[in-house]
Amino acid sequence: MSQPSSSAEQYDGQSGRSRYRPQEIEPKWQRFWLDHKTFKVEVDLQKPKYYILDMFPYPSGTGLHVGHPEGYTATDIIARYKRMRGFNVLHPMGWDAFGLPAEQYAIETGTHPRDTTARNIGTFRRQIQSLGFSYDWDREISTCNPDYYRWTQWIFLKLYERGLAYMAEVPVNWCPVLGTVLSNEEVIDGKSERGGHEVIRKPMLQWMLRITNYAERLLAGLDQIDWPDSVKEMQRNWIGRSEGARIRFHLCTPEGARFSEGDAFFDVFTTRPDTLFGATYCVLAPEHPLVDRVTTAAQRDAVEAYRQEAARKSDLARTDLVKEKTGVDTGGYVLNPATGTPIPIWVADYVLITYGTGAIMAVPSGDQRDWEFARRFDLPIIEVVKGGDIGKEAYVGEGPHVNSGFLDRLNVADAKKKMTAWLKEHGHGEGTVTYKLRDWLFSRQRYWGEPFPVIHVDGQPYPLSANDLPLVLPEVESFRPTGTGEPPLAAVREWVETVAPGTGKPALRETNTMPQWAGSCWYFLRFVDANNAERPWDTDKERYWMPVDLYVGGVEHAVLHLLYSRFWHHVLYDCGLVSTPEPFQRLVNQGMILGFSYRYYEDAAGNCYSFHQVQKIVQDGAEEPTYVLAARPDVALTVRYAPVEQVRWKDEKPYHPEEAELELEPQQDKMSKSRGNVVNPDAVVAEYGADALRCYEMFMGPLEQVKPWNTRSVAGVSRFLARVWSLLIGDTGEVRPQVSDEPADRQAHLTRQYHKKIKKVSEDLDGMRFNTALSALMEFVNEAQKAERLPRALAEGLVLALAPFAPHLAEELWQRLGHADTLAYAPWPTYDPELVKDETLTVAVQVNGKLRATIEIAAEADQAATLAAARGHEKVQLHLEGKTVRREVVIPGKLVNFVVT
RNA sequence: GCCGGGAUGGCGGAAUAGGCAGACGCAGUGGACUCAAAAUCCACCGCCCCGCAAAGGCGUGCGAGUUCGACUCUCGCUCCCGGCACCA
Repeated sequence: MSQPSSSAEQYDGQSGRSRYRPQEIEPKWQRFWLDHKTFKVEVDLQKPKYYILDMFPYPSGTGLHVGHPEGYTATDIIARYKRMRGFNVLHPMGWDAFGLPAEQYAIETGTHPRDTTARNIGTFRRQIQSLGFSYDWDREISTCNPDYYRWTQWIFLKLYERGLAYMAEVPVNWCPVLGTVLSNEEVIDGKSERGGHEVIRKPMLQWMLRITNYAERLLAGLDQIDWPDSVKEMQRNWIGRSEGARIRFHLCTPEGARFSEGDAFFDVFTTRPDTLFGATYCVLAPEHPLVDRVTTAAQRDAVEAYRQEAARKSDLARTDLVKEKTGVDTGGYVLNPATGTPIPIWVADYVLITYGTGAIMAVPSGDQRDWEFARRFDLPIIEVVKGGDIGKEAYVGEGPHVNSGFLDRLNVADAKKKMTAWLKEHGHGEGTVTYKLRDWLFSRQRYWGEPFPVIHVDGQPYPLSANDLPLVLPEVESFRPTGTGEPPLAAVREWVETVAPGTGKPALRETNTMPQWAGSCWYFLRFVDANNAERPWDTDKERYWMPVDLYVGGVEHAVLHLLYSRFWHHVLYDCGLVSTPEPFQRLVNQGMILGFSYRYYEDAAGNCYSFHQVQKIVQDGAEEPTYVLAARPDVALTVRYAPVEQVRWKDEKPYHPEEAELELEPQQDKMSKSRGNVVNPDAVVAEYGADALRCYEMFMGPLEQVKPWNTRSVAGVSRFLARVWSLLIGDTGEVRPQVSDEPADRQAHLTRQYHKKIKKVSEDLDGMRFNTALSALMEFVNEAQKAERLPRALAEGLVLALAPFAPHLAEELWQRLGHADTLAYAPWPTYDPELVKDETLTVAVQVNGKLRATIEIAAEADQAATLAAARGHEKVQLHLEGKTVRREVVIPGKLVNFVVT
């Protein structure tokens, strides 16, 4: 590998001085890395592998913001570090390219989503490459490419074969304005996540994936992986396992005579079967199929009215935060299997049709919701566990059972066991487990997604053969949904109408497409063998590279993407197609980068006010506060933002760009266009360079932490890089004479510092503590600047240690130091443990726990010598004078404490 | 309401097997270089008391506790951020 020349381009003709010029060296090295495919990898059984992955970006039209490079820089640093440590590093990048925004843009402008997406990918790629990330670009993939989605369809067929994909008529979130069905995740407060349009519920025949079959394994798998506890906890909550019992209740007359029909019953799920003796009524969800059956003629109108109201309420989602329970008596009765007495059946919307069986047994003494409901409607409350005051609230704690027949005097755990056994024995029910997790609605009424490899013959779905893949998206006249709920693909008759292979019967193609999650559920597998035209991936390559050793991305994917892709991976594992059940061994979430925004307020007439004049009003239950003029609370105000680059500064305070006296209120907010606080990485690169941006993003604070962007601090990091440059390179562009070829003096202060800092940087990189690693490098550079000579070995070690953080600068310096090869695979600098130890130690001397002096002692000084030195210090003597020493605490090499009275 | 995370100078943050709080950087102040400015370099930079300094006192959200010693451990609060919200 030969390198481009480092010539006079660095030489500043005007001042005659060579300076650190990132704008010149960065494109040079980026070109070099691409031209030489420096980061291309293949399977190498001689080397340990390391698979390091960034979460798949969606290439939006707005390009990168400074949040993207945070995670990408972290992974790039680890990738470069691991290469220097001798690992074979797989570090790929690609595009989650299907998705609604390109389709929305197509509807508005007629531009094909393919073209929009290609353009956006171009922008993303250019921006990412301008930051010097060490991706293997030969593995770049895009989910909207038929060579890729062919295999997404292939995996769908695997799911179908295993009975994990099925069609069901389900009420879906239908958004008339977008003309599409949205997933629950895309609906926020009853409005579409994108655009804020109204969403209503509408039944539709949909593809579903049976993720619930894997609930138990998805839960168990969490124990095997190294993820943040908070993310594991979120997944556990999302899966929502609860253990209890299914209990059968038989319909009966008000007098308790059991109906004879075989289907005159419903099941409830309860986690507290031990409280069955306290069940004084049952509640059905409004949507429960048995509601009509149990409702008496007298109650029919009331029940029907309530059901309609409840249906409307769910359309408005949960904006109605009324805490008070509502419900209606159906007039029907069931037998309590434990007591044999009839209890009434009610309908109430606090029971959810989507959880458990959609019906509950209500135990007002043991469940606060049931208690509130019973109080409201004057239903009986019977104590079954002693210990609380059921006149005031439900008691959920531990205690002996009472009023419970054969359970009396038992504790909760034993009573649960005994009741569960009793239920089974008498045919009233059995122990069971329920999950909150629902099956995954996998259809979208959109154009820009993977077509399902399915045809319908006589109303029955049939999968295509794997040989017929990819089933390519046809061209359409219009991207607009048909408006009836039928997807755009339904309009392409010549594509939709086909014949069944074999029988030749007329058939219709499936016109739904897959959701965006589909492509991102397995992309990490395609990366191991991205260009394989025969198979989705080669199993030997999969076995070598998988699992992903380090996966970095935003916490917003904590549940959905990470749960869905784990689900697919478990299925592929069961198919024998992958070698590990879990795809991502270690997960790290980077914290969001906030931007400073500058607020002021405006009234309806267009008058502007500073935050000093404004009062904030937070109403109970309201999500957003409202603002009024402090002097005139009847004047409602709207929040406005001054764009960050237009803010004027006066005496350290921000002011409005036009209104001279209008002081702005600085706030840290999530970056967004509307707040005018978005920082574009292109601008930062243009001014300070990619290395400075990378280093700043790492220097801001711990990776996982939320932190505010401060452009002024970028300049500080940029100065550090310039100091490294001028430490090694003189005015002429040549290596400074101070960088001497004589071997480093082992005893020299600078040598010892060097070994300490290399140790610190190595350990911090292992622990992904990038901010403190950079601090250590800065400290070394500060020391080296003071020294008269810098031995070459130390200079080279510094360059290598800096390389993962500021690779362009490091490559340039490495070249000028006389190396012909890239430093990407140079061995990571080592340290000598002997030189890391201090010769003398600074020991703190305390009297009664207060610091009074510090003393320098030899590293090998024993306890007695330390104590003597401490006593000898004049300040210490001053504080010991006239006192009795009760105790002497000596922590070797650290501290001495005299306890005196 | 529940679950998870957090609170340290003017700002971002350092410091955990309990042992010198404020590393490193930003901002600020003073100085050097310069005709001047920028850049660069040097010094100072938690708060209070104080003419200055020394000496002293106070300081890691609040209140207790354990300990010779607590940013760090225990208990009880407050506030902030993220997630889920009638999950039987």
